[in-house]
Amino acid sequence: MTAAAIPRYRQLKELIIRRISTGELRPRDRVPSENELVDSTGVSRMTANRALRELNDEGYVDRVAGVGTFVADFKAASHVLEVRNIADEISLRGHDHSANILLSSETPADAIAAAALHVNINAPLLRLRLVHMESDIPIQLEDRFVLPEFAPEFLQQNFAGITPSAFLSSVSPLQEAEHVVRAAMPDEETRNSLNMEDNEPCLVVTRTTWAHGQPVSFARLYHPGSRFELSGHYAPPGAEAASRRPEHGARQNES
Amino acid sequence: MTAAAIPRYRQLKELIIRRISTGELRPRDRVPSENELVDSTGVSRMTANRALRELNDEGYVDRVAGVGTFVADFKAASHVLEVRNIADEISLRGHDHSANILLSSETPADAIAAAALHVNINAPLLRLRLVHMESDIPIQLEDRFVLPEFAPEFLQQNFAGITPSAFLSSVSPLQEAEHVVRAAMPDEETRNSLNMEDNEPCLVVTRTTWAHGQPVSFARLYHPGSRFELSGHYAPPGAEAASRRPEHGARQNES
DNA sequence: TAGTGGTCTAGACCACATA
DNA sequence: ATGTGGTCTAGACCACTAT
Repeated sequence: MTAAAIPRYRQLKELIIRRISTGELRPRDRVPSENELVDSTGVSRMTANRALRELNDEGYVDRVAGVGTFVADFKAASHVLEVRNIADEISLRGHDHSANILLSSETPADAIAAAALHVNINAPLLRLRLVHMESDIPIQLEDRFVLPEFAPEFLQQNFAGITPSAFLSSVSPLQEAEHVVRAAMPDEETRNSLNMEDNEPCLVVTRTTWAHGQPVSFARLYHPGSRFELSGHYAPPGAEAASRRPEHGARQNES
Repeated sequence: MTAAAIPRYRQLKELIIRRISTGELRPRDRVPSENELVDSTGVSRMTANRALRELNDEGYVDRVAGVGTFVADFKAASHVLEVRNIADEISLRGHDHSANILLSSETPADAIAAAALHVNINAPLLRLRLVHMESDIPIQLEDRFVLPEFAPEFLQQNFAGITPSAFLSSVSPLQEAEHVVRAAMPDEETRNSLNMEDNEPCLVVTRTTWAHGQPVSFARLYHPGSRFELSGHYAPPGAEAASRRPEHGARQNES
């Protein structure tokens, strides 16, 4: 009521986001309608509408006129986070994903990981190195560091069934991501792991993901230059119509 | 009035966007206030508010409570378009930009450019090759094709003062962009033009830009792997607060 | 003091889906 | 027929900024 506090539409949004992230509302579940929110929380319909409309704009829910509002499913959610799951990308292309774990241990932070995760050098981190295969062809070497406090059970997961990124998302919604893309020659170990030609460069993505306003994971992702590319598409929010191009061949989306 | 038509808040948005793109409203100019829109167009204040609020969310304008609404300046506008101008990036880093033109001519479309621009192979295109220098160090080789109908006077520009991308934006606002990023070894000409080491890979960005719902320009951008990287940051629309990291060293932003 | 954006209300009409 | 989202109105109170 008093305008000094957090606006009511914002409180509504956070309430619903909380219900989603705790799992109380699952993908494709129905979210309370505007009228139900009016009745249950006492706000006016315009306020309920704004909350749900913004959640829709932000990708958390899908609204269908005449039907209802529903929690966005996993694909849409990963779009919101802009952290694509390589297993999903591969299956979108109709191929099989598998993973070879190279290393799984607690290791001291190196200088770069320490800086990215805001911890001291040599602070203990959970480290996982694995190769993602697309129909048995290696496509990504993932070298990941995770803050132990964030996901103590990280290394105990069976990463044949879930990617590290997907597991971390399940622990807590990842709120922010920063990535850097560059081209570099691989060292010999990386080249061998990815079954690359001599003189073939890597597309290297380093990504830091945030949860609870803190960096919780840092990953270096190495991809064979001849078998991998990133693509992104931008259209201004207003212009929905124009050009809908189909997804292309063997590439990983990014945006 | 009749709800079958385009919503009034949307008409208002398009009206203001048109005033901006025609130059009638320039960056930092004051945009009509909510009350002025109420008086001049007859909508209610909530409707005017929604139009201006969405324009703010989309980056077209900046709103300051108690002060007014203003056209976003160039930096924000280029963010909206997600087509960064390398000259601006370089000057943001406090360095000087210059350009060496390698080629400027009308040439027949090759297979890739033809596909990207939706024209036949060998259709006449305006082609420009130039090297962008950051403080006299080559940082990008731009190989660009432009649809003659879109900008017949393209090759007559003086690209010492304006980048090709900026010039094209000035011809007509670019509405959409698609880019693909990959790592590849340069051919010898490219390596020499960019003053690269032997065995140094390129970060290659291919970008197609749309205007009027049509692809109008296609560019291949080659960057030395050792001196260039792309970075992107994502935060969900709601979470403004959390982590504002400073801009890093010698890199080109992308998002 | 007057103007601005930020929010909120309690109604209203509409097109559309579902039952 | 009912419920849904989509939009719109004509007021209102607030905090803030500028004069």
